[in-house]
Amino acid sequence: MAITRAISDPSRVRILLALRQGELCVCQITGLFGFAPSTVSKHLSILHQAGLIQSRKTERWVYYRLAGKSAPAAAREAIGWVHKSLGRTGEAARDAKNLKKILATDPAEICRRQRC
Amino acid sequence: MAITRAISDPSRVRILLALRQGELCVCQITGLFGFAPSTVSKHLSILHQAGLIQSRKTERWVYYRLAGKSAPAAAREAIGWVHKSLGRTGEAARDAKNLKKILATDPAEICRRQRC
DNA sequence: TGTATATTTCGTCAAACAACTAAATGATTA
DNA sequence: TAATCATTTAGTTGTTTGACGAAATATACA
Repeated sequence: MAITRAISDPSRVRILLALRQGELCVCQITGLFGFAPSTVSKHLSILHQAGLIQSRKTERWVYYRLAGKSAPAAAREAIGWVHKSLGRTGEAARDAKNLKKILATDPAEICRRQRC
Repeated sequence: MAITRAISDPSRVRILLALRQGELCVCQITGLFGFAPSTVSKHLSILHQAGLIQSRKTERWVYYRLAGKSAPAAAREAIGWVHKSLGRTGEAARDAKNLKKILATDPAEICRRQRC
């Protein structure tokens, strides 16, 4: 049930879709959505608790990525369903486009820009 | 997103699991859960709007069943995930056990008993 | 036709939730 | 050591949600 609750929020689904491109740090997701860092952090915490994403801390940044082979089948299959069934919307395409711009920028500059 | 919202509530998941046994009328589900009929009706409405269940009206009763072949793939796959990933809990087993008793009783008597 | 009966709709209330700001934490750099 | 930076935690606020009871709808029966 932690999984169903986690994917019931549109912003968290957007995060799961964005992470298809690879791992992202908190400030990159913040830059993508325009939410406050604390809001993004909370969403990531819920996704993490549901076993849908994993994290890696390096230098100043925490990177989040989709749960891999080590994750329970229920989580992996939920991720697959989200990508397949919710990944073709206009919003997803728009996010992917904006994400490209963000990925072309150094994370440090993104953080400086949003003063996070 | 209607699907993710629909399966984010534990009671609605319980309904989807109960419907594995076959179609059920509103008063049978009401008897299984102990909720007010209006509460069950609302849950069924949300599941129906998400395309996860279908309904059939006959005589005085409305029977609900899991969405079949005609339903969109996203809905059918969500149902499959729910059954596979959430159908093995103790609560699901308890519900299935209680449901057997309810199925052994005439729907009319169930309704009379709960004055619905 | 009138009266049950089964379900749905409406209105209300308390609990849960997502967003924010501000403060705390933890790690790096001067 | 002090300062800065990225993230998290705490606390607040407005909105959504799930529960109920009462009224409305629709169907069957007397």
